Amino acid sequence: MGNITIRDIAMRANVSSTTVSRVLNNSGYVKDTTKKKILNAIKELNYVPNAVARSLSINKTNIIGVMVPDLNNPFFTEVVQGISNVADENDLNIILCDSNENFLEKEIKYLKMLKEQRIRGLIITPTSEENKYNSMYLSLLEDLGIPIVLVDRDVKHSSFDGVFIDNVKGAHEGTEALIKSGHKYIAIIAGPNTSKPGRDRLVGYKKALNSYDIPIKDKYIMHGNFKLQSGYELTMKLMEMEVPPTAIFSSNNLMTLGCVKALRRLNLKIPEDIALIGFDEIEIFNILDLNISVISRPTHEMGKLAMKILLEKINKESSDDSPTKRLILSPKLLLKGSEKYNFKG
Amino acid sequence: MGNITIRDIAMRANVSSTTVSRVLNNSGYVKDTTKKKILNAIKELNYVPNAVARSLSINKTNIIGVMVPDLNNPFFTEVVQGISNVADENDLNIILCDSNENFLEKEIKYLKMLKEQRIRGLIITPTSEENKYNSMYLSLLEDLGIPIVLVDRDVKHSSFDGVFIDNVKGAHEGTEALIKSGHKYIAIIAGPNTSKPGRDRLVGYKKALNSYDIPIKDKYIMHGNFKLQSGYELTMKLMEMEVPPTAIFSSNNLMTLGCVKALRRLNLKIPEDIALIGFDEIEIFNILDLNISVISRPTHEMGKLAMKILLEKINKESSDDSPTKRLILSPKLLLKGSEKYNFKG
DNA sequence: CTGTTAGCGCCTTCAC
DNA sequence: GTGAAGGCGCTAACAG
Repeated sequence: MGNITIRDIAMRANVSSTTVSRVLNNSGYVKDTTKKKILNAIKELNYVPNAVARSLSINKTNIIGVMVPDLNNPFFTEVVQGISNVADENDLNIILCDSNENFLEKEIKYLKMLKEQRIRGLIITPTSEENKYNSMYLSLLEDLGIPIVLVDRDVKHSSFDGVFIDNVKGAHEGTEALIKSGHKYIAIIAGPNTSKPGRDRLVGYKKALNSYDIPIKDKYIMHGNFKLQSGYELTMKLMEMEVPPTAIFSSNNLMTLGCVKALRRLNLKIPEDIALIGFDEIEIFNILDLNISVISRPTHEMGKLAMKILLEKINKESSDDSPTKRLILSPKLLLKGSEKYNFKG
Repeated sequence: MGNITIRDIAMRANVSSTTVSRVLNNSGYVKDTTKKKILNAIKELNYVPNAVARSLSINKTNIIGVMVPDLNNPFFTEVVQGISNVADENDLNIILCDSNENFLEKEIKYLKMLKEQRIRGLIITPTSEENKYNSMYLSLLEDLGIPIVLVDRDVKHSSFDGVFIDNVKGAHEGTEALIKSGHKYIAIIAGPNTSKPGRDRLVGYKKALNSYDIPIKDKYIMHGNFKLQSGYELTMKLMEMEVPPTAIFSSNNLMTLGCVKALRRLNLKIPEDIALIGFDEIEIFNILDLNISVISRPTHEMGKLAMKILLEKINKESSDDSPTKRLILSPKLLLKGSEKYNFKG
């Protein structure tokens, strides 16, 4: 396996392994000529340092853990890429885990493996909140004894660093855009009540209506589960109402897809027959010229920022001397026309 | 960091660390009562083994490398998930690298890092073939000195194990479906000539036409670069011809998307105005009820198989006593109606 | 500037 | 059944 070692090249260069180590790590003084001899030997023997041995020796690895709940969701792959870019620049390797939104069967197991691997830090989007496990979750994470940065989702009662999105603001702006376009009958396909981002987006929706003195109709508030099918079904229900909305605000990308699917089946054109704004971008909309306005999040940037925060923590010797850093980024409203008011119903 | 060690629990249980190691690894005989004592101590002290130390000691890690060229492509995330499922069951961790189709700047660097980490094995989809680097590529991979399994793409002049797709067959079947639907004017949006899968798919297309005595028209063979834009542009060109095709075979998912985009812009309906079959599935087509027939690949299965092959190699002590395993899977034709002949032009 | 010594945490002979 | 001793490859004092 890792046959050739630091000692081999030490012998080859007629020095001690300490000296070799020094040039490897650029630490301490080494005469230029001996340095060259060593570098030569390294090349000739095609030596590759053993990170495992190094990690054991200095008692820290250069591996971080990244746990996401769904690699099929482009949002997370983009976050991962952002993380990866910054990690690369800092010689950190990534063990990537897909918890598949499964706390009990996947996430716990992965956290244990990561602990065994003695990862240096962890960036994690926790599985959706399940209150009954909250305290177990907290102690699992704390027991890792390493810097942790949350992405997109918080852990209740925790004080981990994190990079989040201002969901209230995003939903507010999206809803406001519909209002400004002239809509008054605005429905929302909300997330489940158990989801903080879901609740926040609903809050933003209500705030917007309030500030424009538009009455909030409970009938227009539909709770889905962030999946495609629920977006589809709820849209169907909305459009079957006696007074259907003239505009829909959808709380995430998959439900927006479901919504679009339903509207297509109903033969309703966007925005001529019904206006629509969704939370989170979907690339395919642009490709197919569907022109759906969306609240977009800086996914790549979120990953980069998370990794940068983690780096700071990692580099502080005493993990306590840097204050908790919780970034709350603003999403961006991208208007493409689907919010227009042309209602001819 | 990993403060508590095997010795701590040894002292706690009044045994030697050797004995603790034995129960940890289920090796050798240990009296039941002492075993219980040890297990107790482990729980009480909340001991977590140090994989780094273990790896150094036994001279092998339980980490494998997985290198893909584009995490944004669902094909690869699905492959990764297949790999991950099997890896999980075998207590193997994954360091995931996205080479971003960039050999010189990314892939080389990652391979070096992976070697330093002393990974146990590697599953890799090499960056697209660039002949000038072929020999460098080969020696880079061989120098890793570990089992390697290729996925989807081959490395010229290599004899690594791998899981591939029968591209000729897939393209043949797809084209045949168009022929059987009654089409005679069938164009292909092919891949670049530098891509083996691209060339193979073209071969399959030609073979199909030949076997039905349909003349091959060079005009109907358009070479793209597997990206969306080229699918778009080439479709535009095809439909502007004096005698435009009545059917198109597209050689990959992104170009199919571009093709669909172009047809929409041209206001051409599928299949009423033009038939279409594409290589590789695109989930969105189903969601939006676009009903595009496709050649689909067992992505998840490919990942699982690759990991299983790697496992075999890893578990053989002498890496030479298992023959090279190269699987070539058959893609599947999924007909949804877009291949029908209704041409009214 | 360079070498010696010891140790990171675990596993593996080899004895008892 | 169990323990003592040594080593995996590297780094970190401590001497010189």
